[in-house]
Amino acid sequence: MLVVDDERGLVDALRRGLTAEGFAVDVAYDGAAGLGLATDRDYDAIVLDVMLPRRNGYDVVTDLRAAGVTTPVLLLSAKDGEHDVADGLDVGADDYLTKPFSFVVLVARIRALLRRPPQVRPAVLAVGDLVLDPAARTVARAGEPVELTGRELALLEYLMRHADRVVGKVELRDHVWDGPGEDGNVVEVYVGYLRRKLGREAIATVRGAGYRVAG
Amino acid sequence: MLVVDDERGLVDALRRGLTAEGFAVDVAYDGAAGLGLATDRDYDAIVLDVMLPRRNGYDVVTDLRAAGVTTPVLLLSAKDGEHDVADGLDVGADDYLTKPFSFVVLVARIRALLRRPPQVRPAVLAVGDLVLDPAARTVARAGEPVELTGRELALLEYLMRHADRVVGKVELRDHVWDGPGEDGNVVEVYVGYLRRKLGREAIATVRGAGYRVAG
DNA sequence: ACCGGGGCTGAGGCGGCGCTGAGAACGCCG
DNA sequence: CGGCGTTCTCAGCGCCGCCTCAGCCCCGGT
Repeated sequence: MLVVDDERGLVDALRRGLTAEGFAVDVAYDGAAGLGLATDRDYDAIVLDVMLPRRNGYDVVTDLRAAGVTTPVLLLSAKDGEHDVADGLDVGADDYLTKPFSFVVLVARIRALLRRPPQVRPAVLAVGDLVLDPAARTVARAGEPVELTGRELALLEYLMRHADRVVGKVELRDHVWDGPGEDGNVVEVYVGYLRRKLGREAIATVRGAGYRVAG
Repeated sequence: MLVVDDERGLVDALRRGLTAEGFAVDVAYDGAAGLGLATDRDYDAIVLDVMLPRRNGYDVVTDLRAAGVTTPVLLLSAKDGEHDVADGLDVGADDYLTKPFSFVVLVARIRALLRRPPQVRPAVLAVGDLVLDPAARTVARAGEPVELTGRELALLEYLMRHADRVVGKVELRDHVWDGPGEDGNVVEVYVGYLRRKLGREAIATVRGAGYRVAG
């Protein structure tokens, strides 16, 4: 794994500790060097400080995700304001730990990250010319921003998360609405709403089976 | 998603807040009920308190993982000892948040969990220059996409699953249509439809025996 | 070459799926 | 309390996909 931090003492302690835990550790002491290594080599996980010389941690994560690198990233920071944490996660980091932290907890969180299926998704969903940002709750079609209501957004997000697959109406009811509930044609109505705002071709109907958004 | 906690006030606040964020929320007030729901239904994520009546959070996660349920779990607890956190993560939870917590951070962490890919898609059927994707319900001939109706697709799928073999009409009636049913020439009609869309050579006739699609 | 039967195809009816417009319930804000 | 936006129900309807039927074609056997 890769550890990026500018406090030499901390880095040394982490390297020794993580090595003892059985990890192979590379280190970098600033953002640019860390970004270079992370892009170059294929790590299993990255521990990344936020306050860094030459590109801060947020920038590094943003650039990594933009470059298609999906390696799990654990951010490390002294800043524990709720928006610091939320911003860090929303740019594409997978976990956030505030200094000072317990080494035991760090290792447990790293193990949790490594358990996850290898491919981690980018922070923003993109399918065809549709772009949806779950954190900002915004949607754009072919670069043009589109205003959606909450339910419309939830429906579109689920469809995009399962793009290139037919999604049944019952499945949509279960995940986008509450429980297996009543009958009715809510799903069809909301697909109609989305089509009016996004264009008819955005969502394909598969008669007798459900709907599909394709790349 | 599913929220499991025994403090009614907190649960209500979470349900309202998460619903406003566009999630569909189920709730349970004790461990056994939560485990039941989580096993039964297919949630996108679970928020789970550790201190619960009737099975604590650790037990619930352990049982879920043992049952093969891989839904992401975020543990919630007032206990912030380093070993509490590490234990929670090590039994299979994906994240751990200590009370009191910021709602903004909770939502950001949930979104980070949801970035996990939903599940791996098994495979597509390929015979000759025909490609059929059962999940997407799409068919392509020589790279060109072809639109098929439900019955046409079911018929083609059965033929492709038994490629390089002669498949009798009665067998097709039994498997693609319901029961041994009536007489008539449905099969021949639908083979005709397929040939019109895929090209005459796609399906060969074996006079007196049935049909065959070959590699 | 003739004839029988299995296979193909065009036309058509029917049932129901899915789309739409209108409007009722609800919460939020001023 | 009244307006607005969002969510959801309901009923109507168009059209698509499913299947039947009848006639023709073509293959194969004698």
